[in-house]
Amino acid sequence: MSMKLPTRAENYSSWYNELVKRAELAQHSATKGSMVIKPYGFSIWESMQSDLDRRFKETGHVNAYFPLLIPKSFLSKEADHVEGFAMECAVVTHHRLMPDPEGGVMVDPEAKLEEEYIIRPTSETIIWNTYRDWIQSYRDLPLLINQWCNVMRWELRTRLFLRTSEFLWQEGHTAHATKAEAEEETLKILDIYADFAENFLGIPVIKGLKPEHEKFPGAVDTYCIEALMQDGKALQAGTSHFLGQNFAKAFDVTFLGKDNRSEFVWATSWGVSTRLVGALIMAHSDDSGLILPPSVAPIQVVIIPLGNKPEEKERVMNAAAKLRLNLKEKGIRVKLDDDDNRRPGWKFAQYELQGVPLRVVIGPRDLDRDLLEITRRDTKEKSSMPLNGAPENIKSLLEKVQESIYRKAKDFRTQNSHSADTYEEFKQIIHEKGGFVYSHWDGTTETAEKIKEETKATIRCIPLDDNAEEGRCIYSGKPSPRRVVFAKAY
RNA sequence: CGGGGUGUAGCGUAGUCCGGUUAGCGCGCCUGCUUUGGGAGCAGGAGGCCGCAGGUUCGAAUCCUGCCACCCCGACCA
Repeated sequence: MSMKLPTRAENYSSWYNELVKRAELAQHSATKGSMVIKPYGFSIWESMQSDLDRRFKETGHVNAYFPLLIPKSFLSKEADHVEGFAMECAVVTHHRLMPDPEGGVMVDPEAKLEEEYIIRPTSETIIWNTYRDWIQSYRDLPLLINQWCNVMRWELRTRLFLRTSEFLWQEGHTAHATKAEAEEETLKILDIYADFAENFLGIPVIKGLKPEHEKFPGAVDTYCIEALMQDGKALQAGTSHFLGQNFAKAFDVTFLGKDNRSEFVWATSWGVSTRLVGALIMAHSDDSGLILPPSVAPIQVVIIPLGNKPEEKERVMNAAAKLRLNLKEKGIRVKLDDDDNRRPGWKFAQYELQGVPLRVVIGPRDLDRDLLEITRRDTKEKSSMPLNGAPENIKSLLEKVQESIYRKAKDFRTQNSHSADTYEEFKQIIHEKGGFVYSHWDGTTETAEKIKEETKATIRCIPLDDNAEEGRCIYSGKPSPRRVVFAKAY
């Protein structure tokens, strides 16, 4: 077996693909453009799910579930929404198969549906069609609902985790009595996403507003968090939309206010997907595999016992089992790998590939001196630690690792963020260095599209918490109120 | 949908130009022994409609025709 991954520098994209495969995260599936998420990859997603779910619930949201299939007519009710999604919808046209005279099965032509269903690319339409019945009075508001589910978008070109035709996500859909309240919700969720990305995933993000031409179809405002990958390309890691009254009007969702007047409901929707697993891989990993921040790592500490002679083995196993128990009591996710079929070297390499933050080795040699050997995945730094007090020390080392993975990603982003004041300079940075480029833009879609055509760079967002500084558009020379963030993107 | 490429064992591939022994190799898998502090060594073994269909030929992985699938680069996108 060729043990080495291709390096990031050689070929970023095959490095990424190999990593997904070797770390046992996912593989291509028999269904075009979809993927099989393997148990290890799924456990990373579950870890994200549970932290996000907690955050949603702490802010008053509840979970519900809406159908996979959406009557075709629902999609045509919001004009922008149709235009945005029509091209990538899978359509259900029949409800039955029959034996094929030539062998196998065929679609039964008799079973053609009167109205086709589409497989949800997102659930705004079916949810707002339902909300019409749920909302009568201001007392029914706000309605704060989230759904964990799969969606399907028939993409032309797919990549594992980053863009598969079927993907898992959460989509929140809220209804409010006032515009201000809905806008506040939109930003509240954006903050949750940003905090989650930075503190849980260790990925620094820029919070911002999408320009007009990059908005979600049907939204009034689309906010996003943008992350930078190690190859200098940007990745949209989450979105939160203020939908105004667009969907309420399309689905006729009104409520009676205290003043006994009927008004359309104000809405938001927001989501993050399994794409975050891809972001996690591309933000932190190195040439020997995944690097997972302890908070998200399904296994935070792996213990590998050494020693093959029977009398040594028992001694080592006792110490290892005791440590495992002590770590578990401290709430640490720990795995003791005592599999005799795999040799230690193989295990070391495999857990490195899978990004387990800390590896503890217990062998007769160290045990004689009441020591264990501990190795950090992020720095590969190896050290000896007294067995006595190890659980406390390991716990604080995990915190250190979490912090240092984030800091490293943040330093990388700082080093790969530039300002450009002329178009020449802009093109040069985009072409030669990549990364985020802060430049002035005249606010028009035409200019953004010209720049995209000529350089492949798009406006990732208009940052929220940046200092506004006036200037002139690098392309048109027209006045600009602030710099925006450009980058090549996934 | 445009441009390029590839289909040979679970995975990765040689062979295809120029048709000719029983289709070769690495990894993985199975059995046994020795090993075990950084992806073990030796010995033995299992596993192939050479993408599919047709054609040319004494003979096809190899040549011809048609089809299918997948990958990469664009356009579209969480």
